[in-house]
Amino acid sequence: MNEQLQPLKKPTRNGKARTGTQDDIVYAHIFDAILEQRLAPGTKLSEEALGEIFGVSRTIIRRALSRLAHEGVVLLRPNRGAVVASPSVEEARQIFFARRLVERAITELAVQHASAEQLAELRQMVTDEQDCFARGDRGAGIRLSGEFHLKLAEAAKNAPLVSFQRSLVSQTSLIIAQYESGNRSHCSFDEHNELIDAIAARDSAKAVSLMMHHMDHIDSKLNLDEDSASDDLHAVFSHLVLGKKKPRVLR
Amino acid sequence: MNEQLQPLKKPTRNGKARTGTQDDIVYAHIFDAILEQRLAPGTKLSEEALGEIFGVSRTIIRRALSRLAHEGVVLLRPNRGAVVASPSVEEARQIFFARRLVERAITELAVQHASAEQLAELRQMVTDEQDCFARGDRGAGIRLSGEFHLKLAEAAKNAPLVSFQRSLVSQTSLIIAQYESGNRSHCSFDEHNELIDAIAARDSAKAVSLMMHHMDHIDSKLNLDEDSASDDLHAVFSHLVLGKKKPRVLR
DNA sequence: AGAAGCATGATTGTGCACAATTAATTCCAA
DNA sequence: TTGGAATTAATTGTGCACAATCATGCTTCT
Repeated sequence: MNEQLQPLKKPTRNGKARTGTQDDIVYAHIFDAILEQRLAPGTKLSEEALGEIFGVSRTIIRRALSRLAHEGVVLLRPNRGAVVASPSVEEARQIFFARRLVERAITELAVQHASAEQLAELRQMVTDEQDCFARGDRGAGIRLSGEFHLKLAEAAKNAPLVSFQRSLVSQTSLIIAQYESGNRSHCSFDEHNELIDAIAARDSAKAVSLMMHHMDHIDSKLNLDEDSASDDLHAVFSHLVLGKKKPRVLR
Repeated sequence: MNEQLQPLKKPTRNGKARTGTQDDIVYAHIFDAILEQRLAPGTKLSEEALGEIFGVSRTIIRRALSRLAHEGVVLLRPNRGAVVASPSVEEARQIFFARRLVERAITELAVQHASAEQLAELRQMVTDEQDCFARGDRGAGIRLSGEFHLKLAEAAKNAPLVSFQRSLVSQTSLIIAQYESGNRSHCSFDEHNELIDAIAARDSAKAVSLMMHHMDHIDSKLNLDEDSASDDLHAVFSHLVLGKKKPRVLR
């Protein structure tokens, strides 16, 4: 026990330090751990254990988990604790539908409102992402790929959409972690770069088209087509005929 | 002190009782109070005072406020307490933009997925809303009008969109409460009824068209054109020249 | 008189202890 | 041996007390 050597180190995240309250630090740590797949879907998140790890009381942990639950990356079961969310195929479909909707709007807005500085930041993020995949840090790559889309949302200058996009991107990362088929190259960097070019050229139609194709590529890499390797026991045992008992819906 | 006579009465909301945990009860009470304008924008929400009113400890109040802050109806200032949110004109514009986007998608999905039962519930809500306005309960009318749109989102069968819509509807109600111009009839019931008809007829184009016109009507009733009676002190005192001191940004 | 600094009061942030609920184990009976 | 029920252990839910922070009003100095 007492595993923390330094009282609390905030995630540096490429130098961009975060706000200092304890809640946010714990939140960011767990958030990153989930998105980088250091915490697998379904993992139980014990309040006491997390409290010892981070050196804070359960109060802080509880608030962080509450925030994560609001964003959909953590499932908070009353009286039964928190687990890392494991979206079902149907949930994944709904998330992707919402995401196409939001990404289309964000792209159009970004074409109108993105500043030169923001475009430069976006380009930097693409190279960072590229570096991560190049040196084999797949988890950080997935996370940075998501942060690219979040940064784009900020360039759209619409606070509610940014908030929604944050939730959608987080859950998308979870889905990618859970359902990716064998082949790698999750977000092709070229697609991100082309997208920035179109936005910088203020070519709305082209930018939206690129974004939609980008979305197509993302979920074409997943095998959501029916019941892939899901945690749904019905899918796993669907070839069996168990008997007279009416199948019970789990989860 | 000790104002609560019964330990905790959950908001009945037309018989549809809610889940029983204390958090949700307090949350729902404050939520309704804000949406019904019993709590004006800018009102300070003291944790201790609310705790005494509801007969629970600050822990519960704090969690409820945290949820409300996530939805954007409460502003949580670190070390300075919570206040009822008072959206600026710019924030209102962003919310309305996002809402048009979501309502369009929801309408299309509802045309595809709404069940007969759900349509019946929607019709019931319209009559309830009508009754509220008829008997002069304007606050409850605004709230029910919002719940109609939320119910429609549920008929669309897309969980992320429902969650986002909940946040948008709440904030829209706040905006209506804050920026409505003199004339009444906030959501014309006929528009809601026509919308249900189009959805029941599975006429997607007509339903979307009606919904967009409905959105137009809602914010045409507001005077967001420039800095109406906002709480922005800069707007209020913008005609004054105070002196040599550089104006400081408030809020 | 005006402004800066200090002190005080009030309010929020955090940790801890106890209560309540749930899951697992064990024991008993058929 | 198996099914069920009661006990037990572990984990979460809640309230409370103390610490930290911020706002306000007062004093004091220029």
